[in-house]
Amino acid sequence: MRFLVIDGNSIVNRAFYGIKLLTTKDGRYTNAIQGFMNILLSLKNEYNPDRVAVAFDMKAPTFRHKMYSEYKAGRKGMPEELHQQMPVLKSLLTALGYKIVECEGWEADDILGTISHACTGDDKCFIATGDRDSLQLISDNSTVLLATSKGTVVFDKSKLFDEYGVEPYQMIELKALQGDSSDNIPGIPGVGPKTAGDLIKKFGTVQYIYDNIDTIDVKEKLREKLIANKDLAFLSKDLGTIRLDAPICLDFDQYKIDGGDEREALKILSSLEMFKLIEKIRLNTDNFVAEIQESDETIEIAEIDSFSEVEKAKNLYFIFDYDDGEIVRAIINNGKKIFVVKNESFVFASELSSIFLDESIEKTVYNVKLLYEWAFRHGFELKGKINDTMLAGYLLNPTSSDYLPSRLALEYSAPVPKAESEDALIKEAAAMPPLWEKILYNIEENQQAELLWNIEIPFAKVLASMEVKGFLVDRQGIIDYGEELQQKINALRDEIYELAGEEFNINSPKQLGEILFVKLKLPAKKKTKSGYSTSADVLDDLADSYPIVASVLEYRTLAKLKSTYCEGLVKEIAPDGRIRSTLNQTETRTGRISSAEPNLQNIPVRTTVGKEMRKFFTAPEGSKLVDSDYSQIELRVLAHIADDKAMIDAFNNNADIHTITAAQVFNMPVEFVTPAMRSKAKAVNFGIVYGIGAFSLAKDIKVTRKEADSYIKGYLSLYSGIDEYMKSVAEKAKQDGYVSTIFGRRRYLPELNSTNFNMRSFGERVARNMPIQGTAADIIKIAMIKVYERLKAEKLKAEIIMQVHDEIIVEAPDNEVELVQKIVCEEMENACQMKVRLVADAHSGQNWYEAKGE
DNA sequence: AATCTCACG
DNA sequence: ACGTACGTGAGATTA
Repeated sequence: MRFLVIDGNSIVNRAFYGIKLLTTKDGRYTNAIQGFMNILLSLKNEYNPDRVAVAFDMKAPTFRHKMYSEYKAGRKGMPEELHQQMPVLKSLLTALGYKIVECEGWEADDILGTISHACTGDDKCFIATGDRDSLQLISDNSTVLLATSKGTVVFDKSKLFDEYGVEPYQMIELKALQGDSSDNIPGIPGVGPKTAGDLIKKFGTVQYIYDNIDTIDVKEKLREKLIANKDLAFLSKDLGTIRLDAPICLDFDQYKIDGGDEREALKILSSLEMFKLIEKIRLNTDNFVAEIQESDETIEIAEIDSFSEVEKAKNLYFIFDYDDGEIVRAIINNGKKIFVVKNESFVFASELSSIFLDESIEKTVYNVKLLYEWAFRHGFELKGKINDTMLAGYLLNPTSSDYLPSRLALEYSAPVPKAESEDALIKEAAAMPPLWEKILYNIEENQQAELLWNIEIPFAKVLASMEVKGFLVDRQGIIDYGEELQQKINALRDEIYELAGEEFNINSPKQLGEILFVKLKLPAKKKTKSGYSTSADVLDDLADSYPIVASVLEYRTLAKLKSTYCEGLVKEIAPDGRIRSTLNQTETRTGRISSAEPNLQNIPVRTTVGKEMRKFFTAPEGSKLVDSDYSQIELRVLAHIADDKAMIDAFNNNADIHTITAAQVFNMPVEFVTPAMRSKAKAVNFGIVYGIGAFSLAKDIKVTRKEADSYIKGYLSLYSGIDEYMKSVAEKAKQDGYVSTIFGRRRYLPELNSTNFNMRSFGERVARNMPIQGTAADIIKIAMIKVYERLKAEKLKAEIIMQVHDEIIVEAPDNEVELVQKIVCEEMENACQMKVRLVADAHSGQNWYEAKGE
């Protein structure tokens, strides 16, 4: 028999401190659980035990251990972030079929000792711990697997002798003399590892030493110390001794790893968002099959050659297997049977499209954007009611990490029939019908049906058209600009080496910090985990006084332009000269879209050098770019949501909001507002949207905290509706558990119930910000859908090609430019009716730089 | 793979 | 007394 005994407290501590604080998207900590499970699985793999026990301390002291407990009470308690993970870890372990051993009044150590002591004969015991205390438990049957910063060290008798020169039981004797500060074991004052080691190697035990205290051969001084502290030595020995008689179950069959409760384990793991771990466990365990199986029914699977063999139904559910945008396989579930069709026949596309043209069939898919793209490329329409489990899942909870039908089925307890197949996509297809029923119920319950069918699903089509079209760029222009930048970078590099007096890697924050703050002794302001911070806001303050810092900042700017933008973008250009970014619709927690591979939503614009980049984003000959952006959409949304009269009036009178704010906060007529005052007011306006604090505002606009505080106070007394909103929104969110936009998009905020101050504060800021950012995101989506439909209805060739949160970019033939500008502004301004009017400004040009206007 | 820095709204 | 603004994606370095 092979018995793995884990010191739960010790290993979980190692895991917690060894891994940075991870949380789920809704803010529950998971790092200790993650680390613990990884350690457990790798131990299992390596030692292949057939029995496993995980031992934990139980706090309440018994009489027997009173002394010990008093000493241990000196230890620091667990931090809250770890503490909250403990019950989850324990239920996960239980669900996975591992036995947890706890015993009131006994330390985990004692449980390890008792089990290892009970391993006799052919039994092998492996003790996993991070604590060297347990080395005393080593025997012919027991090995200690010691977790250290350098990895696991295997301690058997001979390894122990090599390291300490003593037998396992003598580890206690050592401790009796030298003590152990981490365990609050006193030992004999003035006796350390060296002396203790010598004494024990020579005399064997503490008992022997004191039995012969007058005659043993030691220095007189030491003899005196020993005599004076005899009681301490025996007390220490007692404290350091791990008990072998804890009253725990010693029927080893009880520790066999059983099946546990697979469904419960899956539930816990997926709620912890540990999807990799689910895979890993499936690989590592024979009796654990990560299969969703809540229904006893089995669904039949048929591989067919033609769509004509699909048994039609009112509702069809589709999973598509894409390869580079082309559908290579279609999996269709009609609720009773699953049909699999490979794309091997020339009629595949037309047969599939005819299903989507049939208005009488309701189609449910996963990720409709990809299907729209496929339809665009093949020139087909999608008609009839379309549902998307991914988009619906995102609306129900936008903080999830994925929206696969199988995972959603778990989250919403949909009874999924068993599909006799190893194919992951077939399993996804099997989950869809029961899942959709649950989703539909929840969407209606949450009043999100309009959001789903009138916004997200039509919007997916707009995104698909944008992705297919792409953004034309001037490849050669970018390459030439890159070379120009490189020249300047080289010159700056040499200059920096000169000023530093040596060559180093300027791109390495570590080396740069070393040069600036150690070698050149510049005043360091901020530190990061691993050294000095060299971020721009630190360097900015030093740039005026130190030329090297100014050069570093410029170097950084240019290096970023060159690597991220020149090199990064050139890699992404398709043969037709266009860049096709992926526009993610389910990525952000607020409802915005995100752009990736490449990200076209962060092309430089704020600096003169950076802006140059936009000259390479172009319209083809005979066309122009039309760029229209909302003016102050977030503040307008805020004015509406908070129903703040002063701000609503300001906007409806077409006032410059920052100037008005400055005039009122600084208490003077608009004409006397200086640019400096306006810019401070602007920072306050921004800060308000983000959930502001005086400290951060002060840092941002470089005024004292007190001053910043008075700006905020003045602001909130001026805009009392906003003050009211900011105060009430977090409170309401705490009651409801979520915040929402005016269109019903939600974000759940479990953080609001956190006992951790920082976490809770974060939740409150999010509660204040998400309805604003999210509503603005909803509005531009509506505007884009309307623009898209209108361009189509008016038979224009112009197409939307990009969106940057409050800005829409359209590529339009020259003769359509004027009309398109008008259409885009109109649709943006009329996207929805609020108490505040929306304003959009459009410009056009041959490239993005020109089209931005200004 | 994690960390730091920086580009955008 | 806390630790310090919301939402993203990407490149370079380091471990």
